[in-house]
Amino acid sequence: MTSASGGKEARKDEIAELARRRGFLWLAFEIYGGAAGFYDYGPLGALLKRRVEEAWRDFYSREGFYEVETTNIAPREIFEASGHLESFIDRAVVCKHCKSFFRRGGGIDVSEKCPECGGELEAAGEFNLMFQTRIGVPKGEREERALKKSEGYLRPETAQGIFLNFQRLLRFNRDKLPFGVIQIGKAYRNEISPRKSLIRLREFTMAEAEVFVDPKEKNNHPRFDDVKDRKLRFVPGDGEEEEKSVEEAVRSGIIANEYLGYHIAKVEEFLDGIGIPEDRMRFRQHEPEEMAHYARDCWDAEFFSDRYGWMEIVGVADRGDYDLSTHASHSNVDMGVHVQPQVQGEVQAEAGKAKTKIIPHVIEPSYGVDRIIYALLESSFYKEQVGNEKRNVLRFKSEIAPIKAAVFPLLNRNELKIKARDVFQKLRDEAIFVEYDDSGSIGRRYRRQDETGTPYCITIDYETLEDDTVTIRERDTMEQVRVAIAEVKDALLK
RNA sequence: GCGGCAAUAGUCUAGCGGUAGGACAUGGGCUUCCCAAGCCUAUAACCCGGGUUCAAGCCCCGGUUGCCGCACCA
Repeated sequence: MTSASGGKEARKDEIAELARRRGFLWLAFEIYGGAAGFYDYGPLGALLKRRVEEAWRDFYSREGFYEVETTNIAPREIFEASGHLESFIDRAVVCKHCKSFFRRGGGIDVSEKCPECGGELEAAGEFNLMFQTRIGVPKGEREERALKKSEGYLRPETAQGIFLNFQRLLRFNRDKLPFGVIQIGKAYRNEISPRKSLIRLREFTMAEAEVFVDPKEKNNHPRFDDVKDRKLRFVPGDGEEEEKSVEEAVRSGIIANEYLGYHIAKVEEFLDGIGIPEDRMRFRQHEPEEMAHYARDCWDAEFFSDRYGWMEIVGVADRGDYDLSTHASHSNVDMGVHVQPQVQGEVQAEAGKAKTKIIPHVIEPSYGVDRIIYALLESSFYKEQVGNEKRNVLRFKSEIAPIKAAVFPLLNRNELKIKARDVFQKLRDEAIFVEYDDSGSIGRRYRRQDETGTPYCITIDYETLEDDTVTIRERDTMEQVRVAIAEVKDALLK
């Protein structure tokens, strides 16, 4: 009865079409012709995204990490310090004649001739990928300095806001390491050619955790034992894909330290928890030249898309002390932390023992929320044959489904409708997100909910009027159980 | 950014230089005791801007968006 979806082409079109039609995802500015790289979330998309973000918050709250919310716009000097002004830039040249592309910095400049055909070169797409804006009205407009001082940029990652507040956050954590801080928010990158629906956006949502740790303690994560035996698929920068336990990966040096290993394992746990299939997930290490300017090591959690192949949905980077050190030197603020000397993880608390001062290292899991939404849509979508009819179904986990349940009167008759409305309102009052529908046949209503991923449908029939029981129909199996109205809530949340 | 292809109701699509048609979906009604059934009915479209022409959804030019390839993805 149940079969996997059709061919790849059919599948991708149907997902985009379903997402549009059912109100998950719409091209932004559509009535004015749209703009590449910008999408709006419709009602169901916004709900789905909210559920994922809430699951993420809960997940990292359990790690003891507090959430902050920092600004989207920052003055120029922040990005001078962070290195984004200098490094977050695309420098390519193209030959006017033969259209060959060359990366600049690889020894090729516009003043030279094309190595392929000797034609004239021109700069192509040479600009910083950050959106520039102006903060306030520059005084003395003519003065270059005033103009430069008023330059601002939209953040290309949420992380900087956390680094800028490091001293405050350290104090908040009573001067102790390690600690983690999380943030969910928009980031902006003026991509040259955004494509692939939610995969490359110009405005997107990131969920990032910055974990600050004493560099000497990176191989001493207090809860490493919780994750050490988990087997993950790793693709090391210089090797073949292999399945290994997290502990093996760290001990054999594939993963540089326990902190990185622990957070890679946590990423897998989160993605698995929201329903990304394990067999479509792997962890791939960046090649040295692929690494961002701030990273000393980086592992991507990749999702296998039928449409696009392997694609990054989360990056876990070891940023070392890059960010705190660079902000320390640019701002002249001390980012050092006094730590007790430790022996094998035990604090030596003897009085008088001199503390040492270190710059913490940062381990950063950085989630692309929109890409995760895409991965969920694609991996949850199934086309099935039921009797002579087809059905589209989004098999979201119940916890992240936009709508929890729908309530139907079996027939379009007053006495059933009244009762169904009662049950519907009762569930709403219990803060469960439910829908009511009495249009068309019962089968049609089931199909509608299947396509929006609603895990449960509650149907009121004549038996309900006699004994206050209803049927609950489960989305994936299409099977029904009869449950007393008083127990519906628990049944939905089980 | 470059090149190729494409763009018609919510969705999928038909269309000849001369009245824009269908299917599904959606709203209303009938029917229906559990999976897109049936009947009646209603709403609803030529991406944007120029040009050619008596007349353009159709031909030409430019733009936008999408798909594919190249490049890019710190």
